[in-house]
Amino acid sequence: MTQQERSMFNCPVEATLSLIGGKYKPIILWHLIKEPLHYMELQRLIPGATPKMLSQQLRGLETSGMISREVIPEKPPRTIYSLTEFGKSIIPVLDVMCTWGTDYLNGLNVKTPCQKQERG
Amino acid sequence: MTQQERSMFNCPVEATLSLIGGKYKPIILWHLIKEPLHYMELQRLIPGATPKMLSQQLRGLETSGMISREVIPEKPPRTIYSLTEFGKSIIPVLDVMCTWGTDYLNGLNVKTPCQKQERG
DNA sequence: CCGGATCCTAAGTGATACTG
DNA sequence: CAGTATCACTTAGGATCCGG
Repeated sequence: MTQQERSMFNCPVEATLSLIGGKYKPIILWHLIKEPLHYMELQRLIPGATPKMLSQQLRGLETSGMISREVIPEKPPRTIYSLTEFGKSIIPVLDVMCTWGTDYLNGLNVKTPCQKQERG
Repeated sequence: MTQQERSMFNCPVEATLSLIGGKYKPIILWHLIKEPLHYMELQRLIPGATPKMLSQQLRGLETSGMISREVIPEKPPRTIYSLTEFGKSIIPVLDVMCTWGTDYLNGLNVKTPCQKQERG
């Protein structure tokens, strides 16, 4: 069983990475810190992600309990994503990784769409 | 060119993940925090990694400047790996990730070979 | 002892088109 | 609007053998 192997982490760091290691997971969580967002809003905020990838990553985050998904039954239907309490608990981790990554990228003189200051 | 795309991070967090995201990279760094180690010692500390994987991950860490590699010209030859200053700079990041991951795994009642207390 | 070379599988990712 | 289906591609990761 592959699930067994996924539980065989060498260290807790790997467990953390298994939850936020996806291609767009950090940036999704990052955007949701400030406020809950609709699928379309996330799509607009993360242009590089195709609908499939966005859904996939959102589904993964939902499965791991980091975000919640609420469907608003209206026309047209909309879905809103927000951080759970568990999801909020990982903010400090993202924060530290973002700070370190920013310093690292500054050293390389590289910019990214989402920088630290966006958190406010 | 793929290298271009790899520089197109959505956020600094991804940049951080690109350096420590490998399968055995966190655990390698973790072990090197306390002291420089020989290849064989790392091999013993990380039984799950095959020689190829260990070399591969070490090479990756060396390329990104996080560890340094020194060959001791003796019979039999030995190689010693140690953290660079740059590598040491990421310790706090690993520390936070480890702490969070430990709490997470405790909630799941799961253990890993390398826990927080091993850092001393 | 250290690790490169080769081959292979599985997972992650991407593009496009399509549906409720 | 909010996804799903399908196919193709890339990469990470693993097994095994071989060389310095």
